[in-house]
Amino acid sequence: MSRREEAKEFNRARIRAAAEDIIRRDGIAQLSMRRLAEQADVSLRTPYNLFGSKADVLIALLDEAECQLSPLADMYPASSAIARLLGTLAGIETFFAHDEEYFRGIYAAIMTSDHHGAREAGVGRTITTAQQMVARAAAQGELRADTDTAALGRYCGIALLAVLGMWGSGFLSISQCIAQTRRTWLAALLHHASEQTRAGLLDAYYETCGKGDANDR
Amino acid sequence: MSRREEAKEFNRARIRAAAEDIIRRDGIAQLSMRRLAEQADVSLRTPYNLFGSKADVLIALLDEAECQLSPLADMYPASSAIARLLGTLAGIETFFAHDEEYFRGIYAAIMTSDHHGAREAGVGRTITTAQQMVARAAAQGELRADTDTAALGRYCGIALLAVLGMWGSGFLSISQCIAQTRRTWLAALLHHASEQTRAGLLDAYYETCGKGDANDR
DNA sequence: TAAAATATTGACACGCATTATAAATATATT
DNA sequence: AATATATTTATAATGCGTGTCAATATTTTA
Repeated sequence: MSRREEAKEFNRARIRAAAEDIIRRDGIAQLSMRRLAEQADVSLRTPYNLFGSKADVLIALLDEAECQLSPLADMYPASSAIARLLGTLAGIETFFAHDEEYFRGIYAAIMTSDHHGAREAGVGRTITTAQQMVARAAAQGELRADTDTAALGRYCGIALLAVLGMWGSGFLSISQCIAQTRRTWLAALLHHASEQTRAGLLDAYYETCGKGDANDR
Repeated sequence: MSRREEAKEFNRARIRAAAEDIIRRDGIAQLSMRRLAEQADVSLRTPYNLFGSKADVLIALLDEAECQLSPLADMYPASSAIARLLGTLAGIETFFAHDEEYFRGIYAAIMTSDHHGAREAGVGRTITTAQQMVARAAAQGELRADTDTAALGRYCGIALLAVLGMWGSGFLSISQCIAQTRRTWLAALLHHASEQTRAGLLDAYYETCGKGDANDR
């Protein structure tokens, strides 16, 4: 990395740190570009040079955190592809829950910005991941062979993203949000489960929404 | 209505009309309070006096339209409570689809505003409606008697609202959005269906996501 | 009809994200 | 060491939603 790039990365880090500090100290509403520049000790223009926009700064903050999120998916024993799917969901909850207000603020700010590009990238990534996981489940015989894994994965990804939006708006806590998604995923997966996985999924479904709430045993 | 109230209502109508005109002509991004005031031929302050905020103007636009939405739910034959649930969904699609970009802009703008009160009211109303419809289905024996209708209705309402958010963000068309919701509703309802409704629901489910995509017959 | 209550207006200000411009400064290349 | 290039800086400007407040117009009340 050239000295020029080093200096840029140093400034980027300072700006990220200042942004995080402001959000943690006074809340996302207090994060303005002027204050950010002042606290990071750079000019107003610099964050625009180095990130692009306010939303891009926040996206960088989220990306930084997601480096810590990825290993979390592996935290749960991937005894099966479907267990891995559900484990990822649990990992998301664990990760966001330990710092819920901080992440909610960032997520909401990104979502309410008119910065379409970055959002679409995140949506695409989530859907692709979901599709891959569903495809693996089918490949391992946990779902019936004729399952349209692309459609089912897309359905699951969208369900997660949609409900995360309600988390960002403050209507659901992250745990409510994950419970809702889990229920949606399980209900859908159950319709495609192969014989040997069906019973286990039913148990998981009961666990999510209560025995009295599901009775198709 | 006193003459004073008449004048206010007249101005309100002019402002609504101007807002609609700007949105239709140049898109929601061009709707600023300054331009709105100019086009409605009132002062910049007047929309604030008469509505409260920009978001309130948009909410008024949506409310105005929703008067036409309500009868749509009755458009579909309510042969059963569940048919009525699904019919309402179809009604929402029909209504928004005939003017998709116009409504999408308004919806997105309201959702991305920090006007929490009105949004919460809308969310509450949707969830309550869903709960009532699910309760009616249970009362008529279409769902098993031990179904937790409050939880299931809430689940369905949130699923709809969450996906509508993705419509507002531009990630889904209204028809994709309704298809996703329909699938979620059907998958959940199927787990609570009584014997005599189960077969019909399965058919509806197939219709939504394709035969190859659901195979638990 | 005079007085009081109320609504609208106008000109202003604030803080916001973002962009433009040009000067100053650091780095890279020759 | 001199030149060329990239980046940051300072400053100002644009347009945005919203707020203040006094002045003015209109309606209601006495």
